[in-house]
Amino acid sequence: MKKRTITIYDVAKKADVSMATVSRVVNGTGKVKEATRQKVQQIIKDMGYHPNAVARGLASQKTTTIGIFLPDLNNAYFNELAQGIDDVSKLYNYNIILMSSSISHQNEKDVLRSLFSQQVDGIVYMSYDISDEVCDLLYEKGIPTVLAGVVDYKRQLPSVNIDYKQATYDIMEKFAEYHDSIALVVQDKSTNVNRDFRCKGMAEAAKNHSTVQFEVIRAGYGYESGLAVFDELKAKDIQAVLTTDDSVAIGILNAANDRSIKVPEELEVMSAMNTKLALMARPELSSISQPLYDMGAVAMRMLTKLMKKEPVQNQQVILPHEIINRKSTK
Amino acid sequence: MKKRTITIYDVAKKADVSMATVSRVVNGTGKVKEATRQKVQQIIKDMGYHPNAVARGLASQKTTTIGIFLPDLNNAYFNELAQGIDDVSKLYNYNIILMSSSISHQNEKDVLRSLFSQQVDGIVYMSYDISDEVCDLLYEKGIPTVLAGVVDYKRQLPSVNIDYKQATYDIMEKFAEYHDSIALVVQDKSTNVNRDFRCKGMAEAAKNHSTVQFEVIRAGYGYESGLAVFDELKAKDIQAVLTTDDSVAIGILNAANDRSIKVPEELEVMSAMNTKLALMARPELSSISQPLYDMGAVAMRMLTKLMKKEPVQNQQVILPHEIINRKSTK
DNA sequence: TTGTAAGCGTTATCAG
DNA sequence: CTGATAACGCTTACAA
Repeated sequence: MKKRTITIYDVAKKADVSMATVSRVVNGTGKVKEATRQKVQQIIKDMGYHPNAVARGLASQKTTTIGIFLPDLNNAYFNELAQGIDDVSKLYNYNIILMSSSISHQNEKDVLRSLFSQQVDGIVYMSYDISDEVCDLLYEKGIPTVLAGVVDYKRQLPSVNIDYKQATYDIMEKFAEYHDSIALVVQDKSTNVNRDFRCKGMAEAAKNHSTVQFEVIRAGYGYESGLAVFDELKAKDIQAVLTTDDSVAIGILNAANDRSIKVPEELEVMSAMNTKLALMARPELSSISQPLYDMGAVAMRMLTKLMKKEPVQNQQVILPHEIINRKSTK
Repeated sequence: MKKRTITIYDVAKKADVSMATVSRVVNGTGKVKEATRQKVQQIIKDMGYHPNAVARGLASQKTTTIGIFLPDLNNAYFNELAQGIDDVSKLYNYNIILMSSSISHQNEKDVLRSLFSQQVDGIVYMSYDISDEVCDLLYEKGIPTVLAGVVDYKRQLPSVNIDYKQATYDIMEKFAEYHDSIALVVQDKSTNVNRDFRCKGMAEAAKNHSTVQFEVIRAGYGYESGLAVFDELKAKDIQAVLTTDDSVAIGILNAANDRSIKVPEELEVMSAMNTKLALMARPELSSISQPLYDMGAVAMRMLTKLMKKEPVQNQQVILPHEIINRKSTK
């Protein structure tokens, strides 16, 4: 079978018009007489013509493709964000090129460059954190970019977040009312901007409660890390703990359960993501609710504006968060 | 800032060679004198030249991009598959275009066509099921395609799976030893090939145990559906249940727990996905272990061969499954 | 309203 | 080993 691809030229010839006209009806740009439009459309259907997005991208210098960058494909937090991005991108007919840095932690910059060479029209960048280098690269390149769930100190790049510092502060204040030994479990990576905000929130609360002991405990990512960090929690006699990651919290929950330590009576546990895992946990996990889906959706919507060079008033969007009290806190 | 893009032509001019030569050193194709190679490479670095993948795609008729099709971005099952695909695709330097059909359930075909027009070199198709129409479209188009976690009756498309029928049969046999009322919870969609295999597995087991009652119960997707289906289970006095989806199983687990029904003493629960959720559940969820990551990885590896037109001996790969007995079964 | 033709940035086929 | 030059399939001024 000689599946020679059907080009715009084939359609033009058959319809006895020029390529330009076919292009016009396909894209709905410019004036075309209704009769010709109909004829061309019919022929397009008959021949089963589908425009070649690659050629189009080259000619128009637009790919209607956005790159989405995330560290991990198999992670409830990023998945919910991605879902929001995906749904909105569909609305605007953008395609998505996925770039995960999972294997290549060291070379995020290379991953980004590969995104550039794919000529994406825009980028949504998600991560646990963002390095200044990456920020600079993104910024210099001049491709519209929105950060989702990360902020950069320099505040140069548009971003969508919640107020991590305030959220942490609120929880810590609440914990401090009833306990005198409180922990914040953070992920252990060299530079983590959100983590810094969280620590600041805690520090601020600490100022108000000189008799209370506040601990920052570093853990890895994921469920296993939660399991692992539990002993440290007990050794330090922690009575209430706030984690970033839901999986980590569930690890703590389960470790407690396995050792017959009552949650929330003996240990209060709260997380800061509120992915759908929180509901599946037993006891149900209390959580700072980050509106992840919305954050993704808002980020993508902002990106579309940026790509169309529409003015965007507020480029540092802070979405409201909530404290969801379920069964893992009193 | 006039960020005019640097082309191969710019490099050629500066290096005082032809575009062809630059192209050769960039792609490592053909012979180039070591001296010129070095010079060109230096200039490439100096100018910060990066090849334009779109132009390259048009010229070479290859995009080194594969499309991955999945119904839902925020789903542990597909995410683990996708992770396997992603990691292997990195190894082979393929980029990934993601197409989820989440919003547009009705028009999977349109989604696929949009993948075609992106000129992807290959496709990995994942889904709860696959319709004959989609199969045909994929087949006719002639783009190398591998199904992951789905099989099509016609057996025309390469695929990677486990033996769903056998797995179900094994569980059912085991359940039938101790119980006289057993359920298989399946997802309710009009055509679901894997479901059919599962039902067949059950039917086969049923033949061996005339005194045992086997029920097929239809539920929706996700955690909530598990919660919801619990009452039906109790109404029918089910003593052991096998679900497809982990989330559904966890819903059942939690519903049982919330009503003080002991698992596994009063109800045995097993799922058929073994995503990482299984470990987080309490009691830990017993499960048929589908090697999801491996399935994704194998599918992607097979796809690379198909794309290179290398012969692939077995195009219907069945990976081994295991029964993982945790705390939700006796 | 429609057609012509010049790109878009590469690759690839020939000659040299 | 290297250089012209014709594709690749489409968009987009510019003409008509």
